[in-house]
Amino acid sequence: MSDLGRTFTALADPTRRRAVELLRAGPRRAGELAAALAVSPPAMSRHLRVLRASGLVEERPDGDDARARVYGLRRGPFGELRRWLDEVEAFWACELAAFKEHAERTRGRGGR
Amino acid sequence: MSDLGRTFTALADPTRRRAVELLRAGPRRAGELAAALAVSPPAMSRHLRVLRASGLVEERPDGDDARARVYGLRRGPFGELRRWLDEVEAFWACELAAFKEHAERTRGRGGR
DNA sequence: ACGATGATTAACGCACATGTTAAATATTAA
DNA sequence: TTAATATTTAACATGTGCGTTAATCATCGT
Repeated sequence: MSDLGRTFTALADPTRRRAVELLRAGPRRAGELAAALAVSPPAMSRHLRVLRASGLVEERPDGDDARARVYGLRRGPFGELRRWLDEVEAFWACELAAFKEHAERTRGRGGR
Repeated sequence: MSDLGRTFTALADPTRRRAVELLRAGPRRAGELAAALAVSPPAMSRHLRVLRASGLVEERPDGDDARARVYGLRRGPFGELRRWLDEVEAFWACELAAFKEHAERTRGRGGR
């Protein structure tokens, strides 16, 4: 699966989207996220695995406690998402051209 | 499901993403899309239903032939997607603030 | 009217994703 | 060492998504 595909898939799940929104306020531990999102720790663990695989979040050590790890947002995939969106939205920058293309394509079929 | 959820879900599928990319060049009929994407007409029909439900595309009449309908991109959902992305990416605009928040949160636990 | 064309719906199978509980792993603290 | 805490993995049930083929529906052309 492509990077972009992984990103969209990760963000298609509402729980994972809420996790991302929570992480905007700063890194959080897995347990904190599970509690905040009202899902069981195993479920949260799997969501975090998906988010990590997509690169949207990364695991970082947190303080001296070797148990303590936090998850934080990574910028890259969001940038890639934005670039894709920019490309698609460029469509409307040349809507007239697209219309003309369509008119040409349907020439002879009685296009409106 | 939320509008944003429908949008992400729709774009999580590679075939539907390719359909959107194709439609950047202008409206296309269902059969043309099916052929271009190498999927069966029924599969294409279902993908188009999902895309329509998300508002990413709309069905329009095409010419005088009452059979002929084309699918074209709609701007709205892409804009909503962009707004969500803007909000999330605002995270990096105040990264220092987020770091301070985290340091505060872990105060007394020996944060790095 | 009749056959051809384009598209959707129906029915089915398969794979994958999500959630749960219980067990395992790792690390800290007493 | 032993108990407690944080997280992940295992095992399982459930639901949903995607693809196919066959059938149905609508419309055009002869």
